[in-house]
Amino acid sequence: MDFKLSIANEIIAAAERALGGSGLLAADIAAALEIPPNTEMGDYAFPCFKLSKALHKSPMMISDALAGEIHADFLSKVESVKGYLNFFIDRATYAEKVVDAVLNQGEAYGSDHSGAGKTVVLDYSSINIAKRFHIGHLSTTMIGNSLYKLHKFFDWNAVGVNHLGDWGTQFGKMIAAYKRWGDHDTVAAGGVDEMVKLYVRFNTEAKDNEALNDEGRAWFKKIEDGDPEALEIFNWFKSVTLKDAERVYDLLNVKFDSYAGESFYNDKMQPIVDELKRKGLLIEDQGAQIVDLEPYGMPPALILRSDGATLYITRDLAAAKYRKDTYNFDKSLYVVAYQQDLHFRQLFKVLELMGYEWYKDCEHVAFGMVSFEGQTLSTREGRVVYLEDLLNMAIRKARAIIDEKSPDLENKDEVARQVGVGAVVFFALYNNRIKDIDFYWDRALNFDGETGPYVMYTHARACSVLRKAGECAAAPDFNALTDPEAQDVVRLLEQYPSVLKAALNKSEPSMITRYSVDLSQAFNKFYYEHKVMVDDPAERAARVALTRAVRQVIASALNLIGLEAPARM
RNA sequence: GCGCCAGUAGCUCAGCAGGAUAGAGCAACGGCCUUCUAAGCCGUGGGUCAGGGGUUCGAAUCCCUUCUGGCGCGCCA
Repeated sequence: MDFKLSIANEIIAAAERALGGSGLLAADIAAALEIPPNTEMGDYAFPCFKLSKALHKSPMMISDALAGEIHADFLSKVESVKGYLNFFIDRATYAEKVVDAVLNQGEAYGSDHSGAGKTVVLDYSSINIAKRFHIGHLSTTMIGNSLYKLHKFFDWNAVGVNHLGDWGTQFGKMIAAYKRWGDHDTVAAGGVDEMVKLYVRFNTEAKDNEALNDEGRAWFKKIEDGDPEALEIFNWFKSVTLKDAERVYDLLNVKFDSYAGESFYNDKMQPIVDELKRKGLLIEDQGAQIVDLEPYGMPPALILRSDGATLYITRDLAAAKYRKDTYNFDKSLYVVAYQQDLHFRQLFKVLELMGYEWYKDCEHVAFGMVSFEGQTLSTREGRVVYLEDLLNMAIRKARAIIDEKSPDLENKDEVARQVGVGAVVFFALYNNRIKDIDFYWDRALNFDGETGPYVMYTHARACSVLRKAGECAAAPDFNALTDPEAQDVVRLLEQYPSVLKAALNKSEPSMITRYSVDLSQAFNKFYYEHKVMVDDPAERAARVALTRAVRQVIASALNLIGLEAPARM
């Protein structure tokens, strides 16, 4: 039952009778309905100010007139207060309709098929070869992962792309360093750390040895030209890096459909350059080939360097076109830090100038910077936190708490992993994505208050109640859910679908994270105030049903932000 | 200099397609486990929503402006 629409219809009918019509459609009125600041003002409110002008009557008069005209079974009361029309839904009906909807729709509750037949491409995580995964990569990875799941939940066909940073002269330098000082077994055993060491040594020694840089450039040229030895080493570096990253992706439970990175577009850029030229967009400036964006208030887009080499935006143009040609997307999201805002505005503008109407379907999902204890991350100065270390630290902490509080738990290691990783991921998805994150160990590893472990704990608590309650034979008496605490829970359950829709439209997973906290708080209050397993079977059945609905929605919300929901912890 | 973004409690932040008395968590202090998981619940204190102007019946929310901070602005990605 859609309460908003039902109320809107009541308002329209009442307006016909009392005022000769409102001139508004039910959908408009439903959209104008609000949730009052507190429950003493009802469950829904209609501000009559909006009708005031059209009807040439004061808001108070309108709401008074309408209030007297509305009588519906599902409403227990309609009040006119200071120009607001306040609707009180019959509490037992409210609880029954909402809880039934949650339990009947099961896992699908909150979703719809609005994405059916549509495709979204998501570019996220996009790690660099020969670098270690650190906390700066957490936002893109988990925001992207969540949006991927969210789109799928709404029946979209989703394509997750890890746009690997696997191109550039640094890889020539790495090969040069490897040929000089490295050996296969050391790198194979040491992984990315060993590759980074080689790279650092190369840069140190190259400072007063220009010949070394030439050597690096030469090796990169070999990669470009498809030299077998160069390619073999390069691809091996790549697979070592991906194997390292795979451990982190496994912990986070993140997957991709494509790893087509920068090198993949190597042979796809010339056609783009030709096309730009053909369309008269490319002009020469200071020796470089650019697209002039001055009329749009932006600096020019550099397509080719003066030495003819391609650039970042050249590759992204090729990638955008490839993705359109390959997946025929309806939406293309780039989950990339806000520093690259200008780059994406330029990219989308050039696509528009090329005549691709689908530039409108491209969106930069920007997120804030990560700093570490007040300072920017710096590998060189040791101000860096590797994601794997952070996750393992969180898992160890979770394990210690389990040992203390639940010594009899069977799968301690599994739950420690779920809770520890969950705490970190939840922390990353807790605020609006545009907010900068200043990383402090104690905050990221906090398990109290508005945190992942708190929500997971609430879920486990609900599971525990349900285990003890067993099956309820009796039909639930929803009059048992008319108290304020249960009603708050019901109201939140009802809001879940609209929260998800907003999160989808705004590409904002934090809305789901916040919601999971709100629902947990409401349920914990309910849990404290009311015993679920009371003697009366019908009353008990109602509270069990509510608990079951809460458990299900928390699990659903956690899943959509990429967390698991252990049944015990 | 130009552009993008942000500024709400001591700290971290919700709320911002305008709506009724601006909400959480953390930190501090004080309560609640012989009842379903105390990783929990309850209570206390804490605010010029950066400043100013405007639009509106109504502004933390929209517009203008100033200030503060972050990021970006041709041959890196």
